[in-house]
Amino acid sequence: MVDQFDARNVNQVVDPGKRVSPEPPADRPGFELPLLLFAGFRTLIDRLHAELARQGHPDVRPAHGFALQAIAAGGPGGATASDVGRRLGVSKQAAGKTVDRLVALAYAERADDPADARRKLVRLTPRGVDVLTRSAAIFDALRGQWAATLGPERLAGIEDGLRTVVPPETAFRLDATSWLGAP
Amino acid sequence: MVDQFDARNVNQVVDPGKRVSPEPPADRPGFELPLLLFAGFRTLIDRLHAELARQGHPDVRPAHGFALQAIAAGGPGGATASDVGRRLGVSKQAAGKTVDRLVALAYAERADDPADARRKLVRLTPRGVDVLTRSAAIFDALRGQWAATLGPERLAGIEDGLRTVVPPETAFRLDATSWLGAP
DNA sequence: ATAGAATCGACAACATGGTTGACCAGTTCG
DNA sequence: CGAACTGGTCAACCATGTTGTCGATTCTAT
Repeated sequence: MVDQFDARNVNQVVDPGKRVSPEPPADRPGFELPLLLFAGFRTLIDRLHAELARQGHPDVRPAHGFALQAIAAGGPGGATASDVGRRLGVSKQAAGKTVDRLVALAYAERADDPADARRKLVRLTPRGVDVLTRSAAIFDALRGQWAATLGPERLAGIEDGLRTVVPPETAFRLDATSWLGAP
Repeated sequence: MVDQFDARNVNQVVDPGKRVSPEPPADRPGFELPLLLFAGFRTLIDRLHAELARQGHPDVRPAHGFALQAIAAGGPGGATASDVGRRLGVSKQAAGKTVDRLVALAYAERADDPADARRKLVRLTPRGVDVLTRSAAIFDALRGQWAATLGPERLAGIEDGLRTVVPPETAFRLDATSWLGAP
């Protein structure tokens, strides 16, 4: 994540003499941008989960959603805990604990892999599929609300802008929890 | 956070018959929007902390940054742990622990309040001020990079768009960590 | 003035979700 | 076949949150 940062630009802006931005930072302080992005993200996620709770899924948490996606990404055969861990960018042990939790909540189930006795395949239960299906519908509805407020073009402009400025691998990495944590 | 969600829109979009969005959701799946917002946020935060580490602050974490802001928001006299907790939207106990951490890292210090023997004022150390100053400069530089890539107008459009779609109180709430956690 | 209510900080117990390290059981490969 | 890798699990630990309790202090209202 460090690789794309150009330290020269930092010095250029810290030193008011030579500035990279065509617009003075004082005009729009840079610290607002991450706050707005996070507020937007959190607004969507909070509303998603409020609505999921209303639709019969009061116990699913944002972290679970990411994990469910990672399990579903393993295909119909299921995924192993190690797979999930790799997909989420966490250790296999942490992934195992999260899967335990999802199994306890009846969103996933474990089965032995007939082809490899080491592996335990994790699959979504119908309830797990249901929460993902509902999530997709709710996200579509929320996006529809934003489109109604902003206009479809402005919203598409936000999405396109973010797509161009975010490293593509980063865009769909599912590790939402770990980045705040330890070194 | 639930209050602003209009459940009718959800049903309208779930039911393909009556749709609120002028654009079919299938065109732009709604689930990408939160992912893009989060990816943008994380990109900025990751680069900020990579650069802070390079500039002599390798131990500060995103959560600490929010707490430092909350302390600084208390004004020059300092803030109490309970203040910080309220500002961050967490319990006073949790805020106290975070303050402990910042004190251990030499970013903050505690002092008795001469006017109220119950209170312990938390103030930033010069090191704490330094990390906030550098953070502001780095955020300005990062915003400058985005402005250079997108063009200033498109970036301003993203910011303005998010501002209109995000509930204003939500925009600058500093509680970044708790929303993922427990019920 | 004083009794009762509210607030602050601290301690304890616990949940969650992350980390390492170690280890065993299987599988794969030279 | 044996070495090396891989998957899952156990154990210890850390960071952050949560409740609940409590003593000390301050505020408030009679």
